[in-house]
Amino acid sequence: MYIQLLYMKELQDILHSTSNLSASKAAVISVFYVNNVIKESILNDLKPFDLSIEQFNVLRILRGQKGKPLNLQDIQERMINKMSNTTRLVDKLIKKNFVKRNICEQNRRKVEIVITESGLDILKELDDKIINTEKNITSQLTSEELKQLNTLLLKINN
Amino acid sequence: MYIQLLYMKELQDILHSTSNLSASKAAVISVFYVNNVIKESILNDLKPFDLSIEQFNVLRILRGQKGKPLNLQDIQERMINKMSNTTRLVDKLIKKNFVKRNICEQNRRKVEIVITESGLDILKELDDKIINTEKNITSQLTSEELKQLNTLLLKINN
DNA sequence: ACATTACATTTGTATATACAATTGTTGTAT
DNA sequence: ATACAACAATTGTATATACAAATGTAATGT
Repeated sequence: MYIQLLYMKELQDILHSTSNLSASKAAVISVFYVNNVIKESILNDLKPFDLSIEQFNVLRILRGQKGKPLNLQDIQERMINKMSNTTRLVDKLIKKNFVKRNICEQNRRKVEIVITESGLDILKELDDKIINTEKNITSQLTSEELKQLNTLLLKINN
Repeated sequence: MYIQLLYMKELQDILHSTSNLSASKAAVISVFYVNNVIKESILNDLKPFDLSIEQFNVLRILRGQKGKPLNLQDIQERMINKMSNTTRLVDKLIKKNFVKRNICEQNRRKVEIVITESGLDILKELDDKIINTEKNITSQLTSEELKQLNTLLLKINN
């Protein structure tokens, strides 16, 4: 765990203070930390498969398409990070044979990306691990608290 | 805003489902998204000053020392990302004259880093902007909800 | 038909990050 | 005193990311 005791103390102080300013600062910092904790554990699951988190996300996005292809723009839009280089990310997935790439005949500017059998297989293998990790991460929360957290995070996104 | 409507719909579906598995998945994904939204806005504040978020954090850590120096290990421990290269990050801050670097006389293996006047000035300039951004990010939440959110995030970190 | 603009992806380049190996310094055991 | 291990920071290298410019394709106006 990379959270430092020193930092935790500061955060708790902020939390117990009455200031609203500090509360938003604490939330921002906490999100950074939690994000990091999550990233570390998921990356750990992905490491044996030589996948980055974004590559994993793109695979899941493509699986969600159930065979329908997506072009690079569509993929980019659905990615968590508005990353600038979907081309190179997809190139890496192609090299690993997890996705296929065709030029769209209707509009030759576009390329169509589809997940392969091998890509689906690797996702299947990963599913259980990831679900387990997600459960572990949130294991400190009751299901009621988890629901609360989701509601609050969703509000921030709107 | 980089959150896609499509994604938001999925998230809400998960949220309204009863499955606990889905709830932890939703939380994990939401944290990623919120983290990204926050990162974007703070990075936007920092851009005019040519600072990355970690560089900004290191400056704040050093300010918190109130003159007492920190060596690279101490800095690394307090950083949000357990980044591997504090040397190079600090080098950049030195180039910008925001921090100073001395070799520790008691233990010549260590280097002592202190924030400069110029570093303090830039932080002062940034303080208001960042506070404002933090308020904006959490503006959808009441102060009660904000407190809840902080409590929940803190639980995950423990 | 031709030029112009918009579109979709790719390529180039600079910077950031992750991880391993190296350098120089200190502490410790014999 | 010497050798060896532990420590703190730096350097090297490969990969990832951010942003800008370039390439190739399609749509539009005259």
